[in-house]
Amino acid sequence: MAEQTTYPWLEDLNPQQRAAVAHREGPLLVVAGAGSGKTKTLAYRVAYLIAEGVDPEKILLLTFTRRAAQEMLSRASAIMHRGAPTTGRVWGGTFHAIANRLLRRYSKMVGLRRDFTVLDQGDSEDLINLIRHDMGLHSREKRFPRKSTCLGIYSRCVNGKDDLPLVLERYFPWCAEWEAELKTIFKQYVSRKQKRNVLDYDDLLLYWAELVRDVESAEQIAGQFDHILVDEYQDTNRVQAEILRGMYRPEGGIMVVGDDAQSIYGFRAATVRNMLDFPQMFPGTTIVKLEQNYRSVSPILETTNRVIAQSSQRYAKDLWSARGDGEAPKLVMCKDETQQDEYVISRVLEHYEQGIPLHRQAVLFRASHLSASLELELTRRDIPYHKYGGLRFLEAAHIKDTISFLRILENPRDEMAWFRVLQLLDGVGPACAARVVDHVAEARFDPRAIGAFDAPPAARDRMAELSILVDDLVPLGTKEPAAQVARIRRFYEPILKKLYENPRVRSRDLESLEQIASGYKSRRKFLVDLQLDPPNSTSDLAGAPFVDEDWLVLSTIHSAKGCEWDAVYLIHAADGFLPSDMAAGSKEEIEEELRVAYVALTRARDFLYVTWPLRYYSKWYALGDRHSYAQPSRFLTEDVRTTMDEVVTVDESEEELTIDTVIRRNIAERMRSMWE
DNA sequence: GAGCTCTGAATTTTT
DNA sequence: TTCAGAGCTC
Repeated sequence: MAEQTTYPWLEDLNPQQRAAVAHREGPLLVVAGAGSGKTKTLAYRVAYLIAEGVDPEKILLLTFTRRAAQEMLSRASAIMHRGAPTTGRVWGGTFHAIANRLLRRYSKMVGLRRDFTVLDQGDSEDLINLIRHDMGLHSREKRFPRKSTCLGIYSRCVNGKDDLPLVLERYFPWCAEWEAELKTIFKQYVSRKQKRNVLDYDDLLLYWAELVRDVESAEQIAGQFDHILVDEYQDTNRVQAEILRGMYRPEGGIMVVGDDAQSIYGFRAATVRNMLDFPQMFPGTTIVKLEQNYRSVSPILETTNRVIAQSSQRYAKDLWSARGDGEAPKLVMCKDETQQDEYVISRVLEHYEQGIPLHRQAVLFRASHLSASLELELTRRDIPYHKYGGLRFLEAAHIKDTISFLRILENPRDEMAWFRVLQLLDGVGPACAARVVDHVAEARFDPRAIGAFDAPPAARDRMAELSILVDDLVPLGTKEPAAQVARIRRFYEPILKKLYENPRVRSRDLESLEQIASGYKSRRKFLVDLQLDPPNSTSDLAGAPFVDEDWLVLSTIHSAKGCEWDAVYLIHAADGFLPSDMAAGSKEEIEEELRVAYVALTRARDFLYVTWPLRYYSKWYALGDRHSYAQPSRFLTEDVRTTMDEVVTVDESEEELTIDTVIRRNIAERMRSMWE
């Protein structure tokens, strides 16, 4: 190979980063600790490859979110200055989004039609439910697993490449008795999707894997890329690893970056094994470790190092801070949730006064609903915030309804979309909807055929209106999705008013949807983006007119992955919430929860607050017993706490309290309260 | 067959 | 509190 060229901007990197960026021969595994400049390294790698003459179109950058890909590419542009526009041609995105692009292009090779539509999780569950219903499995003496559980089992099997019996035994033992029925359901689920020209999330990966399994087609597809770069490799699953193996050609390059200590997507069948097995899967692998932390001040790093040290798995990393002194993290015991809100908001405003804008501060929590009371309080005080994670815009019923109209037009074979739309009509239930779908199928899937459907009297008027709508929409073609949404809204608004309690809010959402659609020229692109890269903040939309305004970030820990803020507040750091009771079953689950906690804490640059309310309301079980007493998260061990400032927020009359004395006193109170 | 009402169960993280 | 499903009525 030619003499290694050097570029002035390589000087921005430390020696390990530089080794990764300018790596020449063979596969590369980068083990990157939290805050060690992982994004920077990937961005520089892209810049380096392009500077070395690699065609940007031959670079494939796989990231966890679209935002991450965009950020890396724009950084790469900035590094190269005049080369800026070229990074736009790099193939960047999530595994799922890239799968979608490749499958549209090579659909014939795997027996797909180009106009397939994508089922989101809710649609997939509904389809499973339909099949389950058809099989008469919904009402028996013994309860059959719920639709979401069924899909979970299915997904686990295909993503982890495991047999059904094994998956049942290991992850769903209480469903083991239904093995035969589940197998039948899954078989039908697969063939029904094929017949209806729809793919679920898992299919996007599976078909991609198939595409590169066959040597001939693999040549063609893999040949499209000279370099593959993968971010967050610790959160990929077996199918994704297989895709990479199929895409890899020894004459090209492959680089994956990950941190085994931050693997938190086990529930999606992601496995750290992918990182450990990488050198076996790709012989000749070079391993580079990034251990210098540029993010957190050393007291914070001291705390987070001790948290992750509890892991029984060996993380061969030794993170050290490049930033030096700062404030020790605070561990704050609050009397109750209200006081926790109070404390967090006061600190946020304090830091704001001192010059940290709101969007450089984030409140993190394990589960989406844990921010509910804080959100109320923020709203009451007129403090703007954006919330990431949890229920998405797209999952709201009225949005799904509207999208379903578009999906019918895009892919008239899309049974789930038809069902959804038809059942909105007065007088149309599941049976009638099924007949309409059959009728359309007989008309070779021309959606306009519903005009000739012989509807029952109760449904006749509404069906006629739907027919007019479809006749209006079909001529609009596949362009200008905004015009289509506008027309659909005219039809749907009255239904919305009748169906939902709060039509005004929902109606405004539809306005936002139309707004988003206006940014697209193609209906297909609009639909795909909504499903594969959905707007992930609830106020990405609502807040649109106030773009330059400052806002506080609220986020689930999972959605906070890869981000950093000057001040971080981890709330509800109590046992039962972190680790979540839902995930405290096995040792592996607890380990993953520990990593979740680690991810949360390592998001902080300068200030870290960990808060937990002592008293919390156990809302909807335990009649009579309105509140319970919490213990701090088990991950905040004595060893960890010695590195933190302990703060107790109590009434002023109570002095000199430590967490321990308060806990002891509360044990006594709990004992008494048993008899109250 | 559609649609309403009642009951009972469960409640995380996301592409 | 919310959601799914069973059962009842038109």
